Amino acid sequence: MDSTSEQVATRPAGLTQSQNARRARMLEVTLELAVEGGWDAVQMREVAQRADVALGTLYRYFPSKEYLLVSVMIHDIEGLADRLAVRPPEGVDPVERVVDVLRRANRALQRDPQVTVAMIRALVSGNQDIAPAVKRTRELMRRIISDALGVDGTAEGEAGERDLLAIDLLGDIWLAALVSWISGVEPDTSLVPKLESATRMLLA
Amino acid sequence: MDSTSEQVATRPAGLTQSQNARRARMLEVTLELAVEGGWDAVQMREVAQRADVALGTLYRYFPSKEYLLVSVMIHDIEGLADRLAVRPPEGVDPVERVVDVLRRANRALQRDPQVTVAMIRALVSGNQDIAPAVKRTRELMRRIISDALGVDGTAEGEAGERDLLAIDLLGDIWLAALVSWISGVEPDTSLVPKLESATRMLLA
DNA sequence: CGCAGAACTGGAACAGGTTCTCGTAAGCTC
DNA sequence: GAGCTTACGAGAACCTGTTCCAGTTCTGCG
Repeated sequence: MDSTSEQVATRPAGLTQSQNARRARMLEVTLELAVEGGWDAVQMREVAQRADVALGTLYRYFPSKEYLLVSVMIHDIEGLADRLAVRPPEGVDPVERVVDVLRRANRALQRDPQVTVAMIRALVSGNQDIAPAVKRTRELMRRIISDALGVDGTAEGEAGERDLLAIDLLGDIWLAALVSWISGVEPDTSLVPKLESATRMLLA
Repeated sequence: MDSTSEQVATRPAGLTQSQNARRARMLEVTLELAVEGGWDAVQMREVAQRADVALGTLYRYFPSKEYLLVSVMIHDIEGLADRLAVRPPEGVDPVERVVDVLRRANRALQRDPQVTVAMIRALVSGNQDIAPAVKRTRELMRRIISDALGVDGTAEGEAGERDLLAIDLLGDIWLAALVSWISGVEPDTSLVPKLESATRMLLA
């Protein structure tokens, strides 16, 4: 076996594989801890210990607790987006499809409230160094909505412009509703209904 | 009695009065520190020291750093609401008035970016024990908008219902835009334009 | 007065995120 | 293989929000 060619073929990363494994382990453990006890239970020392890495290594991969949690969130939402792509939202009416997809997304988010709270908290922490990750998250939220609406490449002109704004605003409302929820200002039950009426109003 | 005026400026005034003074001092110093260096500069020990109170006392009045900053925010927004009430927004068109008021509110918020960032950060921190304060803030934001719209006691029926939802959503969008801003996802310049188009879309 | 209890002070102590140091192992280049 | 560079491990150290404690002052009341 010419192992050299394999390594070169893949990448100059003889350890990239073990690094990927390390990274995956850290994310996995983070989720695990978040499931067990939410934001407070995700403690950097504990994450490092359970993932079998040194604290310094954890910080090399994820420069802050917020970054770590947002990374988990991105991984999560990507999975969600994939599932939604596989089984596209039901309904002939675009508005109904959006409502449906938001309902499903929120059901997924609320399956494990503590985890979602921790992730949202990290997302809106205002931590500057996670700006790219935050941007990515917002994009994913937008894409989930726009896919459901069905605003693909079809030239739309003026109407497309308006739809884009509506999608953007829906993403904002979604985020604000999540923030209200994690702040204890509104119960989780008010989230979906609000998003539904918002969708109808914006896309009418 | 002359009492040769002690160097201690604090006078043995009445109870509630001295407590009010203490509280005001703490809030004042908090704002001062936030102006100087934003979130990071607002350090509990420093606040206590500058306000001439013990750390424990600071915590008796404000059970957390977030609570402290949100308290400053409420004080701030109340002032803003008062100023807006004195000089009502211009324009005959309700939509124009809302746009105008949002513009002015944001100008006030962005006069001292560091302070606003610190306050918003506290607002969306997800800290459970500030839920009432957060609720208050959201209410104030809503009221600012609805006052500008002019949806007072006049019976409106169906239309009123719709307006209330629109106001609520505008508040959400406002908050989400602020969050995007403090996260470094969007520049401060995109805030007002977005709110303007959102207003027009929701109140059209 | 005189006292019980609440409020305040000064400061130590605790907790968890973040940084730093140092020694070691693993690659990469020559 | 020898040396240089980078990654990693182990753990101490640091910083700041938060709690706790012993002692003191203030306030209202009998």
